[in-house]
Amino acid sequence: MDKTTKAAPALSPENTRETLIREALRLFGDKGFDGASTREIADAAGTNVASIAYHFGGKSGLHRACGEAVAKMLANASGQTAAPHEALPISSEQLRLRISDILKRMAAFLFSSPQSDLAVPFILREMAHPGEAFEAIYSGMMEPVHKRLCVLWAGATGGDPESDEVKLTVFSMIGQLLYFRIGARAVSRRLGRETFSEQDITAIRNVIESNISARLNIAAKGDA
Amino acid sequence: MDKTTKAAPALSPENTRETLIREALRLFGDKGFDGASTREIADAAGTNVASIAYHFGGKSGLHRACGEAVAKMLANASGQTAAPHEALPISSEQLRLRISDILKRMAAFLFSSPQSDLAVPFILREMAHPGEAFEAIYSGMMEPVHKRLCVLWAGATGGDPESDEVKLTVFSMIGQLLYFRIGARAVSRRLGRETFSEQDITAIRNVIESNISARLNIAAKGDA
DNA sequence: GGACTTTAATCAAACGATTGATTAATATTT
DNA sequence: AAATATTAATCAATCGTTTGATTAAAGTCC
Repeated sequence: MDKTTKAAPALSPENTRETLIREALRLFGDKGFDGASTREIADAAGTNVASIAYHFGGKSGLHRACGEAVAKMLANASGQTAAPHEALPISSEQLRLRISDILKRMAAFLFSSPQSDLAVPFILREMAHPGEAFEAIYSGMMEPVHKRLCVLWAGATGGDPESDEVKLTVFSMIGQLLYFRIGARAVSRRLGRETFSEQDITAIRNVIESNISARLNIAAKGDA
Repeated sequence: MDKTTKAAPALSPENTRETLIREALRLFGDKGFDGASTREIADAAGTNVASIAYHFGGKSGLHRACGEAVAKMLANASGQTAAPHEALPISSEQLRLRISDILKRMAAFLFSSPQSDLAVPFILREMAHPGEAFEAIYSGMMEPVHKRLCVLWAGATGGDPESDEVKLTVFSMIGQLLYFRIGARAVSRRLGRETFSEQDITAIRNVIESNISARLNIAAKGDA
């Protein structure tokens, strides 16, 4: 509370940019664009208000930079999962494993990555007001991952990867995972905890895994 | 843009309150608490800024009233689904129908009710900052519905209604439904549409229905 | 290599605009 | 007339932005 002196002991000149982005990401995600003031951000970053205008042209420029930073985080997180031109595994069992693997990595990012604590609240705010940031996040991350899952899912069930049914089914699988993050407060409270424990996260993964398996059995049974 | 005269032609005196709440709900949901100014809200409601202080004591009082209004909307929507002391149906098939019925009603509210256009964005903003509004929404609506679904689910699968596994599984079913609303922009865009059509909503319901059926088959098979 | 200039970066201070809140006066209803 | 409701006008505070000064490092010239 009572910081009479500078927060940061000594800031390397080049680090002012990233420190501003990091703190802005946190405060934008926490309070929204209007709720976070430039002075508050600058204080948190241990610098002067004018630095925002100097480095980013203004508050909106800083917000844009935050969007790009988030897009980069997600690209890194999803880049690990996306082998560019992989050959489709033949067996349904292999396809199922690939699908589970992708969702497992998403869960790892969502629940165990410190980056996601900055990225997720920010993205949620952006979803309400789709602007440049949402655009970058959607076309750079969401759509590619979803498309890839559709191919795998259709391969396992025999449907058309670009059919509405496959698209929606894949969304329902991603959606339940994302909801555990979005609605984490409601979920953890219902479980009687303050936050998720490691066991909780494992339990969540198992539930989703079971849902996927159950659905793939039905889908494969119905189609093949 | 250029309203030289009053926006509303003539406002019935008693309606100032509800009009303020309705417009505040819309603007709070759209821009957040800080983003929506009292003057903007008052203009949208066709009244004076001071009316907010007069009727609600201030901006935060208006926000509180919005939370209560949302809680009331949700209570109405869920009240239809909650027969107070229903006897548990015996057969698993009946239980499954009850579960599907509840989720179907939730979907109807989320996608077809004009109220949800006001309520959902507002709630989403509240989820980020759990305050009084979140408290009322959670304990008044979310928890009772979830608890009831847990009883039904456990009845159909033979598990413990208050076990973590059942709780999380029910959350996963609710979550996929909610995500279709929360992430509607991403979903509809992936489908190549501006907004959901009636057919889309039906398709979403079918997907969730299939997920539930698939999971209940597995769960019943594994437990019974 | 020493003296001067340029550039990048940060700062305190101040700008006009807008914020939520308040006031006193007016209008409306009972 | 009294109570309720709405208004225009004003308040201090805070907003994002801009300014001019200051510092230190990099570049330039003789």
